[in-house]
Amino acid sequence: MVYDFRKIEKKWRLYWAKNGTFRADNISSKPKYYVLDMFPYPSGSGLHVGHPLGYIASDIIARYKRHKNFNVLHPQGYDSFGLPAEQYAIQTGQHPYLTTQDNITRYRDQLDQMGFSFDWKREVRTSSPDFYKWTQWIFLLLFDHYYCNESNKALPIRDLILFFEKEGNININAACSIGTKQFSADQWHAFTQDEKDEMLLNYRLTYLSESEVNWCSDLGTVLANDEIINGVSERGGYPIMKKKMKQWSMRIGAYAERLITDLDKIDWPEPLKEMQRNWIGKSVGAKVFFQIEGYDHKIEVFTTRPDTIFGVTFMTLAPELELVRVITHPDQKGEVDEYIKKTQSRTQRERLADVKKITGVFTGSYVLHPFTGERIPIWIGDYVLADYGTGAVMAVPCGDQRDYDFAKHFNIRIKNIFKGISIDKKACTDKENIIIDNSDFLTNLNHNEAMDKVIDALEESGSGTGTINYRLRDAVFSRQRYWGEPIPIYYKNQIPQPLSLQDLPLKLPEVEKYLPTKEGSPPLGNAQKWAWNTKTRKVVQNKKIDQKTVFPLELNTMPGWAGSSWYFYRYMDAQNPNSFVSKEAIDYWKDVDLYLGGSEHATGHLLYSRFWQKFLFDLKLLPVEEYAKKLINQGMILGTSAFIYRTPKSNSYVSKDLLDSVEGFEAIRVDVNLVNSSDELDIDGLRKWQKQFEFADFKKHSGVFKVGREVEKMSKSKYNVVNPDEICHRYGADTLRMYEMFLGPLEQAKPWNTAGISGVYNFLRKYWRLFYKENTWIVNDKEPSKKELKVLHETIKKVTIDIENFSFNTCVSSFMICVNELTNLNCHSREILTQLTLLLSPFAPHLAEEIWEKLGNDNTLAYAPFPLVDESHLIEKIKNYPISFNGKMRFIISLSLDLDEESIKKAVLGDDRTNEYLKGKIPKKWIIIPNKIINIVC
RNA sequence: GCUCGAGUGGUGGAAUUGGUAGACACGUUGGACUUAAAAUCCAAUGGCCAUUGUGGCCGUGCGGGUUCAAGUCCCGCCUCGAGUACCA
Repeated sequence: MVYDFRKIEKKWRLYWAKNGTFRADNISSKPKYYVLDMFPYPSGSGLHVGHPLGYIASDIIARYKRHKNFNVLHPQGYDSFGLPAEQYAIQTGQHPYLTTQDNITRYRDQLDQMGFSFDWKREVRTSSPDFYKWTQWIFLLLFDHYYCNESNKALPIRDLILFFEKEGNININAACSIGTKQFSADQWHAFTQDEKDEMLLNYRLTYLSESEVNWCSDLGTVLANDEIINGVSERGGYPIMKKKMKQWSMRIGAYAERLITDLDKIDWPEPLKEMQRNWIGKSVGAKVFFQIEGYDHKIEVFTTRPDTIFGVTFMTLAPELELVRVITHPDQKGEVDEYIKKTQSRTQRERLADVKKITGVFTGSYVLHPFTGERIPIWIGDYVLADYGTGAVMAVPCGDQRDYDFAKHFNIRIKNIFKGISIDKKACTDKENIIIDNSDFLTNLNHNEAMDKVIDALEESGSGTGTINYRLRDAVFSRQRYWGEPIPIYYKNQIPQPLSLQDLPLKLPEVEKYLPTKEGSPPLGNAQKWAWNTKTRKVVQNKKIDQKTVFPLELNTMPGWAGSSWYFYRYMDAQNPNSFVSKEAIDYWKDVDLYLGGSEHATGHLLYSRFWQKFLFDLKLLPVEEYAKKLINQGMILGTSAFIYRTPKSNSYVSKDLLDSVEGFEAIRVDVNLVNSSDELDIDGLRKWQKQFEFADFKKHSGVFKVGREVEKMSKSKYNVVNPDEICHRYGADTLRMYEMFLGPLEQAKPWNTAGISGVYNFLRKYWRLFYKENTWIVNDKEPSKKELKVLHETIKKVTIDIENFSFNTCVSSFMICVNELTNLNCHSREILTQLTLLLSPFAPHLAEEIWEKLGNDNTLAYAPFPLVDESHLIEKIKNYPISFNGKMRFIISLSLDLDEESIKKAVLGDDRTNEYLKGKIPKKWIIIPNKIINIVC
């Protein structure tokens, strides 16, 4: 009998589906284990071989944990709102719902094919109203809360109102928007309702504000900072401009400190945590106020170096700042206006590109130094960013290189405040080895002393305070798109008003066109029915707005990260119509034990979801402050693109080995599926593939035409996509699963290379031959020999440790060694093979189930106990050794199963590694530490 | 520029965390079986030298150091990759 993987895999796929083998229960006496994958966006091109890498790894863990008697939650779903489906809709008119539906069907087929043990009863889709109802609900909760810096958590807005009624906002310590005006209790009472609502927006955790946003005109929408790479959009690479727009934002900045400190509580990859820390960008320093000469106004700056305050020789403001227009001296107005105009018209990319070019202009006004009273000129310059700190800096050219360059360029005075340090060539940015000079009461102090003293002095004189600043900016939450969650808000007198839970879900309206309206409103502006009747609490026709009861609804939708910020809780109770997740479900499952996904989400999804988690935790809706205890980043699988080389101005191509003979050749990408594993091109296939090659001329070398190779990201446009369906068809899912694990360490990025797959395939067939010779079942009931047991138990030990450490590539090697050795020993013992099958089942589940059944078991092997190595006799042996430690020599002996005291001594004496130094110095007393391997220290 | 991470055969990668470097697999070469091919099995496979025989020397990006012992630890370089970028 041959290993017929097609038959076997089909059989078990059906069996698992029919019997609901992997359904998880919310009530169980077993300990729980929650293994989560980052859910995919179902794109039109289907899965490629890179996608399943993480799913295979998590599936191995899920199956392993089931063997270890855990109640395992291992769900899957779809992040199904998104740009591509919408752009397809714009081009073809097909509703994004249908596109998404088709893609999901395709994804599901592909996922099923690979034998994942998902509990599909718990599937979620972010674009389903049953799901986004709760996304909208969380939005409303955010709208209804503010962040109290005193108790360090989110509190209801009604508490804030009570506070305002008593004392106004002067003494409140809460997160609020920059520039929020102060008012007293009396003033609060005098406000109209609209004015109150408007004021409250400055405090709500999600708020509407006019702010500078990243506008991408090619995509027709705004983008968040993490959606921009190198000044262009992550999707499509289009230019980004700064633009003022009224937008919803999330006050994630309120949680900055907790997002940093709680990183210490979770077992996530250190590089990823570091990325989050950098992104949040905490810096400690001081706020300083500078009085503007001739105005009743102060400029507030943030600085990390208040100790250098006596070195200030000018101020620089960001050109975007409102204040600039106010304080500009009439004489300078023309120049300033022109400069502002120039900076506004530049895209972010252009601005980044000429970072080195120093530009700026003098405003003609001055501030007064808080300690010396000196007149300090105010400049504007675009090296100062409007949205970091206060958009203004106190320039200390002797202590900051950019200030130094600016001063040199415009010939501004540079004052040296560092003792014995020359600043002729460049600024001194060192903090450790300096003594302050020329600085009044700070003279002769070092950095730390000066910091403390100057902050005290600033606070005493009322011209500043010690403070902490974060780079993290509030996240823009509006998107001018159709295919996203509608924001559950309507407008009364242009003031946003929330819907309530009973009104949800606010379903997406039908539109005729998916483009913005003629007036430039987002696509939802095309909807006929899209206004809110506050009496009936229903969506009604836009057209007949009765000013008293019918109000326009919000036209923006939520960004892609909204649904993905909490989806992992919905899996716990996916079909609950009454709550986002029931109390029972959440009390049982609590949090994610293992989360697997790519590190590209470090500053997006993985930060936003932590923010929402903390918010919902503050509201006591969730039991833990961090949702994922452990996270692993699987590395990307890269494609190996193939190139052919065209001789200039011709339709003639040369084989790669002839490349030296061609000058100025042009490399052209061809489909990797037309190239075999020895890099030889299928020329006939190529002629059929694209018209341009139909009559082309191909110069071979020694009878073959070879292509060039290059490793790149796998993508459709690079023609380097390898589809898992074909691999499954040729070798089977079990081979694919094992091969992807065998390819290298999980976390590492690695190029896909089909060449090695036969090794894994041969292994599975070799394994099969332990059970069958020709057509005969050859398993016997003989007592296993010591040697056979040793091989098995060594493998059990190795594989168990490796699975626990997510080192799956070495697991596969261990299996190969084991099977080779059992083959050499001619072992067909039922006992040995039963255990080996269990060991193998997380990796090659279909094959393992088939063998399990053939071995005479009635039930699925999915829940059978994982084999253990019995080490108790070793521990006994070890106990008999006298224990002591003296000296630093150390020997390591791999303890085989039947090693006795004599053998250990012999091993130490006979070890070649014990060189002359040790001969004759055998320790009198030994300490033996039972570990993976036994260390003998003497 | 800053912050991480990585450099091991022809290739992907092992190495019990300081203890025989190159496991396992691919590829290559030779052999067996076959009319032949495929499949399968066996053997060799880091480099250099020596082979009548045991063998010897070098070798984990480069240069130093610690140690009886270094791919692994320390110092200084080089190269590549990732993230971030006028953050005051």
